[in-house]
Amino acid sequence: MPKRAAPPGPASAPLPPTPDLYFRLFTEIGILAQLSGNRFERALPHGLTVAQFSLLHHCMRLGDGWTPARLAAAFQVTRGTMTSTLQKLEAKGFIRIEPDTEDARSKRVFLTAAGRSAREASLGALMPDIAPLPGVLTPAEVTGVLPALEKLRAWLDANR
Amino acid sequence: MPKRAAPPGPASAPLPPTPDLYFRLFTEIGILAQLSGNRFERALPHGLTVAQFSLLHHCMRLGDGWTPARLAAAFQVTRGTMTSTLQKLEAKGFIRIEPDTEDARSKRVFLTAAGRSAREASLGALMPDIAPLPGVLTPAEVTGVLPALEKLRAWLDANR
DNA sequence: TGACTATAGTTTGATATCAAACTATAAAGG
DNA sequence: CCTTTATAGTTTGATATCAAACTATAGTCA
Repeated sequence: MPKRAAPPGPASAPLPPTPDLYFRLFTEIGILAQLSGNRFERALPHGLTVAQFSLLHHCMRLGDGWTPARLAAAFQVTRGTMTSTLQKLEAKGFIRIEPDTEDARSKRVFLTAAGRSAREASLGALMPDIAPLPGVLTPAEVTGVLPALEKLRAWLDANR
Repeated sequence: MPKRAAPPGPASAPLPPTPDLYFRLFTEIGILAQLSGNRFERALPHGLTVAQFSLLHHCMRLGDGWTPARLAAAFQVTRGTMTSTLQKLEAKGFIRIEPDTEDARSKRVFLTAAGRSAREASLGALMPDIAPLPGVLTPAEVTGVLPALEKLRAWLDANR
């Protein structure tokens, strides 16, 4: 019985193919999140984190005036985390937080002029990182991949 | 000119389609990493983190005896982070770290018997989370998506 | 052999995130 | 109404990660 190079595990169930496939998917996703987040954070101005930039970007694309709770749901973070992110952005003068006149429990988040230009500046700063990407992964490949990721995300969100 | 629902930005450059496509990709990846990591960490036994489990899993699949530096490169984390992960695993008795006889700067990481069974237990604990996934994203869809993600990861890794 | 230079690993300080406990307001039901 | 339950937001304590500074050993080349 030739041995060697076989992983040590005696009863190391070879692991049915499918689970391992999904492990690989999540491993890849985890590493990508780390690498990309890191890279973007190095490029972003004003010491913005990816979470902070994403919030500014979101408010520009979809309009502001959202409640913190709704923002937390949109970004899939806890409310505590959103509280912290909003506090940082408010301290930098990029958002304004007002009480909700209709529901005293709630608040409303608005971009300031400084916040809008910080987003513009961020987009510019990220361009050098984004520009080479179509040469790595074509837009067609991205659109080919996105629906699957979105489907998975939606399910993970709905079933947690 | 019917307006409305247009985001406030006056000079809000509509943003060429491609950058936004890549932003969406990374946003999706970031949220997926957060959601899945969180979910797995709740299921894992022995207070294992995803990083710790991944290391055990890696040593089983690809064999142990790797140096910390090579492990850090494989998982794309800093050496400091790997030092911390290894210390946690060693404290739990799941790995053993020996000096490298050939290079006094290096160490070698080996699984212990407890480490092997912790991995087995982890796989079992993760099954309930993995099992429903083929119903959400078929294995074919996963294999369809993986190469693109791997390509992107490899590029981000090589160009950082 | 001796002086750079590169690599392995650790430590330190900062920060983003989470879970859980807490306060305050709203909504629903008897 | 009053009580109960649900929701909005904050705070606290823990932890995983990063960047940067540091120590120690290897390799190179003059």
